[in-house]
Amino acid sequence: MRVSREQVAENRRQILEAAGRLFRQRGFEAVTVAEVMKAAGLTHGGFYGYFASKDELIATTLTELMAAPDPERVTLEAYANRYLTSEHMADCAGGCPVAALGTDIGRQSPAARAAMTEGLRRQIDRLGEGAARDDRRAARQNAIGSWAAMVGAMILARMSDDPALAQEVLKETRAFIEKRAKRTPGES
Amino acid sequence: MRVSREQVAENRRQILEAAGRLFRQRGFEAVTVAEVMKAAGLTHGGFYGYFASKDELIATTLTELMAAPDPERVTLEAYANRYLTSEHMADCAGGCPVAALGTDIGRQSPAARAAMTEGLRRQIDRLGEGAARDDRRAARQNAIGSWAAMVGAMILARMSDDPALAQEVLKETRAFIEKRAKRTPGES
DNA sequence: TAATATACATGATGTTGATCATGTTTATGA
DNA sequence: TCATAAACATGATCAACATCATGTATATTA
Repeated sequence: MRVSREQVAENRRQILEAAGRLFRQRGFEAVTVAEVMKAAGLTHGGFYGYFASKDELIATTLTELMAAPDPERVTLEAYANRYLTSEHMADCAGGCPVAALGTDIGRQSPAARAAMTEGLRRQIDRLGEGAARDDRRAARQNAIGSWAAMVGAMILARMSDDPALAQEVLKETRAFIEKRAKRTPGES
Repeated sequence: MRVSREQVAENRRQILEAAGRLFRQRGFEAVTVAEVMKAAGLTHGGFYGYFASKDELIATTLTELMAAPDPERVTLEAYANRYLTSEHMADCAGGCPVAALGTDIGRQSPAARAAMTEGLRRQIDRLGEGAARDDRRAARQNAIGSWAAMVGAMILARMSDDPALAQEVLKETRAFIEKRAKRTPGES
C-alpha cells in the first residue's frame, strides 16, 4: 500500500500539525504516538517511517511551531493585545507554544531546547523592531520584559480555576505592558 | 513493622518534600510513585497508606508548596530581585512551583488547580501590599504585571540553552519591573 | 503484658505505550 | 509494462508503572 510522493509530504504535514495541537493541549508525555498518528489519519505502525523516535517528533514539532513567523510588523502593544485575550487563553492547542509547554521544555532533548531558544531570539528581535534607532537598548529591554509578562500572564490565567481572576490577570497585564511601553525612553 | 506516631508524621513530611522536589525537577508524569517513596526513604508499597492515588499526592504536594508564606513584607522590586537570579534559575527543584510546573497545572485535577489558584490570589495580594492606601488599584496592577513578568522570565530563561540569553532575560526583566514600579503613581 | 491494629516491605497484576517485525499494496523508474 | 522498493497496516514485544494483596513486626492501649 505505497503512497504518492505528495501524499507522503501531506502525511508528514498532518502528523506534525496533529502533534503540535495535541502536545500543546495535553503535554508531551500524555500524548501517545498512536494518538498523533490517528489524528493524522494513519495508524501507529507507519510512524517510524517518518521519525526515529517520539523525542525526534517533539523536536521537529517544536521547530515547526516556532518557525511560523508573523510577517506583519506590529507594535508591542498591538501584539500584547492580541496575545492576552480570552480567545488565546481558550485555544491552548492552537496558541503560543511557550505558554502551552514552557515549563516542560527544559526537560526535553537538546534539539528541542535549541528550537525554542532560536524562537525566543527571533521573538525578542521582532518585538524590539518597532523602536527608534536611538533607543535600541530600551526597546530590547521592553521587548524582553513585555514578552516575559505576556507568557507569564497567559500561564497564570490558564492556571486559575476562577475565570474572573484569569480575566483580571490578562487585563491588568495588558495595561501594565501598555503603560510601560509608552514610557520607553530615558530610564536608568 | 509498625512505626511510631511521630515517625508516621515525619514520613508523610518526607514524602511530600521528596515529591515537591522531584515534581519540580522532572514534571508530574516523569516522576514515579516508587521514586518518590525511595527518595523519602521508604518502599513503594506503603504509598497507598498515605495517599489514595498519585493524583492526590500531586494535589497535596501543590497545596503544601503554595502554602509556605514568606512572612516578611518585601517590596515588589526586592522580591523580583530575589526571584530573577541565576541561583533560582538553577534551583528548579527548590524554586517557585509556578515557574517549574505552570504549564502542566491546567492538565491536573481540580484540587490541584484550586491549590494553585489560591496561591496566585495570595501572591497578588502580598505583592500589592506595599502600596499606599490611595492607589490600591495601581498597586494591584503592578503586582499582577510584575508577577507575570517574573514567572514568564524564569520560564523563558530556563528554556534557553544559551546561558547568555538566559541571563539577559533575567536582567532585563528585573530592570523592566523596577522601572515600572518606580513611577507607579498617577496613571490612567 | 497481651491483644490488636497499623505501617510498611515484598511481591503480584494489569495496563499502557514505545518500538519493532512482517506482509501487502502500489507509486515509481527503467 | 515489470521489477522494485517505499508506505503503511496489523500484530507482536518488552518494559515501565500505578495500584493491589499479603505477610510481618511493632507501637498502642487496655
